[in-house]
Amino acid sequence: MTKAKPAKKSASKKPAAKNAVAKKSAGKKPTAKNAPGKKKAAPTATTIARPAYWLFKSEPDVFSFDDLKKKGKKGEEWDGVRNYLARNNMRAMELGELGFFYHSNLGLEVVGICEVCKLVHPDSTTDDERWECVDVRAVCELPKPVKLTDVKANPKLEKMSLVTSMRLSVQPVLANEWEEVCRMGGLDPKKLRR
DNA sequence: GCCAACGTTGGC
DNA sequence: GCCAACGTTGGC
Repeated sequence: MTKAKPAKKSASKKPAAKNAVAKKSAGKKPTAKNAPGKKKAAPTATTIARPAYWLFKSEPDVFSFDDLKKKGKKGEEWDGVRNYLARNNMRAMELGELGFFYHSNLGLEVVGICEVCKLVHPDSTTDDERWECVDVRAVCELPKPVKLTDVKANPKLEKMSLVTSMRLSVQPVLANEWEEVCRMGGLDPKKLRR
């Protein structure tokens, strides 16, 4: 199942030889708060507040939240991502972290909550070593889907990646944004944490 | 179907 | 290493 369209094309296009690029982008993650005197520097994910929240985009006619629900506990590989930022976000994910499931193109709304159920691993849809992905499984639907227009209309969400980086297919979500979107969707975020 | 935003590529 | 050309995403 390929969640992201760009997938196949870019994959076949590139000779596998350039994981140098991947390594580089991976290594440059620790930009922000890695002040000199700081104690432990985690190998990859660095200084993200935990738990972190995420947002996964999918075109519902390709792979919808219902499709994910049908995969059950085992979930599904979030393959097909061919963008370094999106991949780096997946590298930063930890087991059990939650994410929104957003329907792009057709729904234009956040429809559900999913959970990281397998840490980052090679994307099975390509042998290009640069591309990795996590597995996710459905947690629950939002009682009331949250439309993109509602997100954009909410001043509390003006910094949300969904608004500012529309084209990023796997995005980080801040805790306050997470709570706000849950609230808008009719979900009590406190009831989600297991 | 259009087009703005933006990531990637490739020439220099 | 810069930057213009190109290709793709994704809302409208």
